[in-house]
Amino acid sequence: MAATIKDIGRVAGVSTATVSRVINNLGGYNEETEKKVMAVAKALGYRKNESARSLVQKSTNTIGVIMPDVATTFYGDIINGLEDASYENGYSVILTHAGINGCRIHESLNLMGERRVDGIIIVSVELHEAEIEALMSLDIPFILLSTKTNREDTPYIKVDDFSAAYTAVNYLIENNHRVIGMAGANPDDPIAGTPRINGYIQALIDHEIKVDLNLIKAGDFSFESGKKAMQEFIKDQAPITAVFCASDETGLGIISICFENGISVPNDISLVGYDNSTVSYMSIPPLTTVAQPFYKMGSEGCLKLIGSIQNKTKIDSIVIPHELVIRQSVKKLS
Amino acid sequence: MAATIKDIGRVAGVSTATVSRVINNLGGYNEETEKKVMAVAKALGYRKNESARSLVQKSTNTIGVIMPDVATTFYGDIINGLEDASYENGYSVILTHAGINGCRIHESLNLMGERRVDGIIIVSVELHEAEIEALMSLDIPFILLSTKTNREDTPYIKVDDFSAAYTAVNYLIENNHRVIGMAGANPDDPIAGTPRINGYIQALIDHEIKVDLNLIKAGDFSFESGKKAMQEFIKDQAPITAVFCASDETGLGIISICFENGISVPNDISLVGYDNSTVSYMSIPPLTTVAQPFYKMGSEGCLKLIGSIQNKTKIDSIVIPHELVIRQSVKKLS
DNA sequence: TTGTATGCGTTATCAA
DNA sequence: TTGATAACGCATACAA
Repeated sequence: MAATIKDIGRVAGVSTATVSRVINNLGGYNEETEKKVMAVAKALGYRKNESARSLVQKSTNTIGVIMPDVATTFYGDIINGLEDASYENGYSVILTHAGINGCRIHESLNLMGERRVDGIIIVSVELHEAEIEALMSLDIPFILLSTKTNREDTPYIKVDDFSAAYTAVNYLIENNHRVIGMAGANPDDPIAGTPRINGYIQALIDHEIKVDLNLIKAGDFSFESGKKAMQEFIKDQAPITAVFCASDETGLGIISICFENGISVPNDISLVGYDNSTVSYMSIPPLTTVAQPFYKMGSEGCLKLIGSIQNKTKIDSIVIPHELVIRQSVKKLS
Repeated sequence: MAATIKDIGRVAGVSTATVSRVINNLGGYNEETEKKVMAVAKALGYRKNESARSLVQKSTNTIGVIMPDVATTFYGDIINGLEDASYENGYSVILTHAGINGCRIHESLNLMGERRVDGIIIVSVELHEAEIEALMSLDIPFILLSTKTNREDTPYIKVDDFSAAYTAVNYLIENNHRVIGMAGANPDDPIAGTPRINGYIQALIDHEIKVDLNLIKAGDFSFESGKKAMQEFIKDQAPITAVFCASDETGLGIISICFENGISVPNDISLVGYDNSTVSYMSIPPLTTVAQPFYKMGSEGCLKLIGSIQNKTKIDSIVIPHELVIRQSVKKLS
């Protein structure tokens, strides 16, 4: 039932070409016809049909976003950032989950292809070779956010997890901590797991502190991981004075167990978290943590992608700086 | 460069009509041609063009979601739920922010109209008359999630905030609390503010407890609101034994100030939160709180919408049950 | 400044 | 079982 430019043309007594020109204000018509066309368009409640426009222009003004199943709760600010940036540039965002462990990623990519999105953003999903091939074969500009691959030709924006972890542990060492545990990282996760563990280890090595593998408690970045890690530390009677946590939630888990056992943070044990998530400033004490600029990652990534779409340029990967947000969970040892 | 059904037809030596039939497996062709067509399609790397399909079918298999600027961080699970449900039913999700205070909502609605989405989901945005009109005039099925209007013809799914608040306060009363404060609700928010305040008041009245307006500390559901409220309670020397918090974050704010002042939760003061957000179980003590089934709201709402799209039926509003999640922030008084 | 005509990639109707 | 062909709503090259 919706009115088309044909309808407008008929009523206004002009051709569809003229209507199209006016609607898109391309100029080249006198004021009178413009007014008439606009008036009729309004009267008829005209709304342009993006599908038709996309078909002829071969561009959908749409950006496809693929994110892991937990992204909205966890990386929400990335979504916010990229949605804002795309909105401001006249792009719409179409969103799909990659499913648990990326099991839906092929379907997602396929969908993006059929929808002819102008660009693709992949958030925090680990891509294997087959998936990279599928992505590249779409021949659509793309960028990875908070993840990367081992190939050179897949542009990304992310924090350097290794050096962020290094910074965090280094800060603990600067505060004279010498027996430092690590908790919550998943050693099977090549994106967020091993680099953080390695950063932790490297910081110790660089300060000639012996690395004790018993002090590394693996996990899955969760609150529960933190609880479990701390319980083990206690059981082990580990002589730690500080723990580097692979996520803020893990840090909160540790705090929780400490509280139960009358261990004071930071007096008895110091903590550095990772993410600067909303929970980090609500804990007791507020958590010193590594900040990843999620919102900026989203907006910047989106902007880069749009630039690449419009200028057909290649996107350079960038390592976005992390920041140590100092709150009150680390005590300076004398 | 992408191959079209025409290309396939040419190469395979059949008409576009046949190609289309095979691609959509509509039947009515012999196995041989099917094989040939499929082979050529694969060889050419054919991907169907959704824009073209949408144009002729007058349906985009797309659901538009409009959410407030904080939705992804706060109502993330709603997004998860509706994305899952739409995916399973072959719909894509297109996402936009309504902007701060819904300032972008008209543009968002316009966008949904131009994109010819098959249905619209509006999450937690307060709609005024003009916006309702704009929404209705699109003539696209829609549903509101975690919000409602004062009109009958705008279907929604939400928790009954009044009765949820009532439940929370009632629980405190059952535990023999008699001087109960309230914190964090915005009295200007007709969706999440006043109903919770009114539920609080009603629960008191029903138990013949005097309502003291000084015990109601307004706010904006934030952590800061909680801190401020508690600071005021302390300054007022309010004889409260419990506080009903309009959000979990507000509850955490209160805990934080209590801790600073050596006030024990729940020994000195009991707390009930609202939302059952991830922070609620990470606090010390874990927060007793009112749970809103966000994921289910998203999936259920999406399902209802899809049903309405496909069967052209009207959607019934439903009040989804809330639940009191009992943890450890309430002490039973003797 | 305006109009005519064509094509974008599909689906769908009709006829063969 | 297949093919020709007309839409779908729009943008645009070309002509007037």
